[in-house]
Amino acid sequence: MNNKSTISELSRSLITIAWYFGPKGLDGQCCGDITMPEFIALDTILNIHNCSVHDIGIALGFTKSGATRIVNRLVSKGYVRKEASSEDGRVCCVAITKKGETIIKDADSRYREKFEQLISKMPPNQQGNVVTLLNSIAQALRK
Amino acid sequence: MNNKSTISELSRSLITIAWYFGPKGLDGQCCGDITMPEFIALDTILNIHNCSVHDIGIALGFTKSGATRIVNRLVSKGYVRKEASSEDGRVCCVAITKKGETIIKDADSRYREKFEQLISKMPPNQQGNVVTLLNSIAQALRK
DNA sequence: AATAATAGTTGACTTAGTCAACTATATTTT
DNA sequence: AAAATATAGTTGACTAAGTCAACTATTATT
Repeated sequence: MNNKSTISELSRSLITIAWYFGPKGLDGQCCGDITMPEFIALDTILNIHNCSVHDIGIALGFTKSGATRIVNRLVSKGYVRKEASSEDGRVCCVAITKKGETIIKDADSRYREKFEQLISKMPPNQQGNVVTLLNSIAQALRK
Repeated sequence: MNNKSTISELSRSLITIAWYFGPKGLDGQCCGDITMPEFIALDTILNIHNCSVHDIGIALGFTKSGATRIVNRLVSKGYVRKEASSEDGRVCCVAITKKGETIIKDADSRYREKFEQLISKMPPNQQGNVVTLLNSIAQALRK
């Protein structure tokens, strides 16, 4: 560490965490053959009833064409299917398939495993709060 | 929240945080005109004495050609310059410019500002530990 | 001196997003 | 009820940013 650095430890920590658990993290093996945005899309589908393509775009901060494309990728991988909404003819509902549920369970356990490894490297007196705190950070971010 | 979900709250929190502070986060405005990997590259340069293109590749988990390209982008934006190493003729040292130092200071303060906003949305009794804990998570990740 | 290893670059390619123009349906206004 | 507007989604053309493989140049090993 040299002191020419102009970045605060806080920013550096945030970036380290974001990078590690983010798209390029987990040795590129975060989620089997799905990318991180695809993972988030699947999560969105699980959490929104009759999730539309539009909803996915919002969750990811993508344009609507970007949303269309990510959904189409998930369809071609067999993780979701599209169905016309019965309530609104414009809307395309996206539903997860069995295969999609499997892959997401898989990704989840990989995340948890990586997290265990992380925890084990932290000072024992700090290990207790980590999960609670991460959850409450995430909750604050969603507000 | 519906209970069809198969993703644990922990994984979801990690993803939320990674996505928010990651490449697409901070409203796409995380770092002025630099991307997140570019930010990490700059940070790497600040922290490694006589930083090579190779070092940057390692820090980012990119191939060497990817490293070349990210450095070239930073050069063309005026944030770094390349200089031949005096010790090893194969090595290309990457040094930050004044303009590079400015942009990184800028990005840093944007991160801190966003973090302040985050903190203010968290329950007061949890606010105290956050910074310490994030730092120690990042530290564990770097091990 | 020959061989192997390392650092970096480049061309061809792929992936994953954007924008703008488009279709189809639903909602609002007059 | 008709016209105008808004919303949902798709598509073609494009761009950004990475990979791989082949290459050059230098250094280290045998």
